[in-house]
Amino acid sequence: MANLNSNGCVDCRKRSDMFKNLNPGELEHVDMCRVKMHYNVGEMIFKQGSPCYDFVCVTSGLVKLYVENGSDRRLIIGFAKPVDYIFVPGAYVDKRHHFSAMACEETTACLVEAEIIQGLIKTKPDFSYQSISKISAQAINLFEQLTNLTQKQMPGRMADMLINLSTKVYESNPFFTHLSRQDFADLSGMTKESAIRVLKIFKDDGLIKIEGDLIHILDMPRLEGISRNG
Amino acid sequence: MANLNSNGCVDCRKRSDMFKNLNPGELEHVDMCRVKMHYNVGEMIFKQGSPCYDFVCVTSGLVKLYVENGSDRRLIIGFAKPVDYIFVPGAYVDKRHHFSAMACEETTACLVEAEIIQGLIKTKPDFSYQSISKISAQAINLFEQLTNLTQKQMPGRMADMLINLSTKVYESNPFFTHLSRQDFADLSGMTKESAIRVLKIFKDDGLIKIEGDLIHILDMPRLEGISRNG
DNA sequence: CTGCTTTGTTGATATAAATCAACACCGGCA
DNA sequence: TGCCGGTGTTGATTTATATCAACAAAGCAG
Repeated sequence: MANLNSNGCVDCRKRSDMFKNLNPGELEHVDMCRVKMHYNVGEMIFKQGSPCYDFVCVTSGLVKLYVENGSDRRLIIGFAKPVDYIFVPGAYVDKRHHFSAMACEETTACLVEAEIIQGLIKTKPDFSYQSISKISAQAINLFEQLTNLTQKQMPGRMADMLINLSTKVYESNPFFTHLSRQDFADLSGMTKESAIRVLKIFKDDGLIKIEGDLIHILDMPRLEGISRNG
Repeated sequence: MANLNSNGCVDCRKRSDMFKNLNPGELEHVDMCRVKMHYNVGEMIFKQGSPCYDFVCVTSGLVKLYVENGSDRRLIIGFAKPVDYIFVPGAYVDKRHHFSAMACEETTACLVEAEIIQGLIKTKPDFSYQSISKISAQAINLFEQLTNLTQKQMPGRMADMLINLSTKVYESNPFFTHLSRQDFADLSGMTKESAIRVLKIFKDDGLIKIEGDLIHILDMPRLEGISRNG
């Protein structure tokens, strides 16, 4: 991994699109305030409610982003994968994290001081326009999640979740995943038991096939139908 | 109303904070591409799925923002009131609206060509930083709505909704509202019948008092407790 | 290897919430 | 005036989903 960015941000082959219009001087500035981190599976990158000092750019692995209630329930609102820069809205509001980030696979990430990024937004119009575009796309995703989770029942929510995993997160079918049944439940707003039951129905109906960590979507059109019709 | 901005944006007393750091020349540019509109109760300002050409700044009245499924259910994701500039994330992604906006009271609004606003974002770092701050606050609201709607049951959702109406939307207690029971239901993710039942329980328990369009919150601490504990 | 913890699975039961149905109330309108 | 469509209200019933309980399977530590 080290050789991929041995010369820092300037030559980093895993650089996020976000930084493509910065000049070498600006990149070096980012580079100087950058810390490279490694996280094991299950390790927390930041926790909801904690102060935010750094912005996180995922360079390898997979990170789940989730909100938690006071109670024991969680809701996964998205994933960050290489090369995603995790947008932290709290940085612009109250300097607190409003969701938690945890590594679901072995993950490496670069941390950059929030001040640096915010400085770029204030001075580089191009950079800030790109930021707004990214945030906008995330907001649209949140709208979709809201309708999905509140206006569909379990099979619809699960179908939608599986389609998203295959097309957006892992971008393959079949796909390998280390997500637990609890994660599946936290993604589709139900209990672990219910998630297992719905998956079983899908398996029995020939919609999907599960072989350990490998999930095949066998009948995408029908799964899309279930997602649409709730 | 007309006298409030007879000289256009430059002297408009209802001007959004967003525009406070623009110089007169820039304001005049905005002014030239501005259309003043009036909407009656129930009239749609824009509809989910339609192309977006203009940005909307509400100068009087109240606007509800909601997402709709293919089915007949809606979910109100927020309100815009004077002087709110409605952020349209689709403008930065696919030039489509991803939620609908409808007047819940007699409403006036200024429409400004999206290009003009996007031009400002590209040229005025200050303006774009403010935009990002606003969008961030909205995103945080969406997170709260997500946990609220998916991890609480009906009394908790309704309590949260009432507190929000009183503290954020109408900013008074008691507050007058022209929202229907269906709107209450669409705000708290339940059916109209369920909304009525929960409100009745709250009334019987002495938490609130409803006199026509006037709603009193009588026991805020207890309502907050219900909101927290689901 | 053995015990132990975590994760996955299944069935029985309880309960939250939607649906269905009926009707009261009100405002506009013929 | 009386009809009529929308809104509000209530009760009975059904259904979706959580909860509870028991156990199997898999990883891990001693």
